[in-house]
Amino acid sequence: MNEFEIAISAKELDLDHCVMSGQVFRWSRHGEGRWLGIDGEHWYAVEKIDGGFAVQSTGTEADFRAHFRLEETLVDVVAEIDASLPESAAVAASGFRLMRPSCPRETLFAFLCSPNNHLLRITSMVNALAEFGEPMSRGHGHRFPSLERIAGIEESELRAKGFGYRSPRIPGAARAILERGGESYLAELKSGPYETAFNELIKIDGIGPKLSDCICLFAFDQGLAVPVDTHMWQAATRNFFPQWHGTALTELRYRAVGDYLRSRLGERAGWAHLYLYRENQVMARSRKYTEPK
DNA sequence: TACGGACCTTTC
DNA sequence: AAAGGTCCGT
Repeated sequence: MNEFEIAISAKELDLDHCVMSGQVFRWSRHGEGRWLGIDGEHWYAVEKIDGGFAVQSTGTEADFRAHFRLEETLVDVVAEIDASLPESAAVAASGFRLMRPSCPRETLFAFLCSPNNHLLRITSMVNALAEFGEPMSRGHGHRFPSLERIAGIEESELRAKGFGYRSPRIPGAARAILERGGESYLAELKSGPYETAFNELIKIDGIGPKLSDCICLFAFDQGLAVPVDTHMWQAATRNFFPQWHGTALTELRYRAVGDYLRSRLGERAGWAHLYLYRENQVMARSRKYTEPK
């Protein structure tokens, strides 16, 4: 086990904000200023201290820094996106991070729990799935189960655990990935081009464009991926595509939003997703305040 | 192609 | 009712 301290201000790293933002689902807060998180092979026990965080972990400081992408911040990126957007300064300084989970399999199956669902239930479902894996040291949760293990889970067992109509998709996706080469297939997608990974993932039953882009962005670290969810769509139509305000998000429009941000930002397009997602939260809050029904 | 509806269940 | 969608019908 390693112990290290990260010297960083709250404006640069807001842990609550990061770990409850729906990018990763295996972190939880234990009282004021204490968190426990699992990512891939490692767990992290984190405590807020003066001027930063104290961390105990099976991983290294480099692992922690990579997970929270501490090498760049929203402040670096926001000017490129559009410094004139509403709330851009507040969003940039909010300590929000583009997370970088280390295990593609874990991320893929976490997002398979996410469609038409809310954060609290997604988290509880991901944790329930993780319980099929091997326990980690010190009783800190479980390593995410292998593809073989997931493939062997009965649909009825997941139904009983409350996974609903997502139940068949989970062992189904594991079998589909195993047929294509398993972990090495995922590793190939990660090291290959964005378009290939996107097009491969949407072949899997239960993975559409949005999940495919989430997996490309977070699990494969593909900055070209722009997941367009309901919040992103609201922000995009408000800021960039006013003619589509209030219309349904069709496949063509999904493509247009991503292409627009990719053409402006290249590999930073994925950051724009995070920024706009956050911007819509901030705007939604102020709309509630200024326009009560 | 684009639109509507169903889908499991929980949480607000 | 709505939730960080996807799939399957027209």
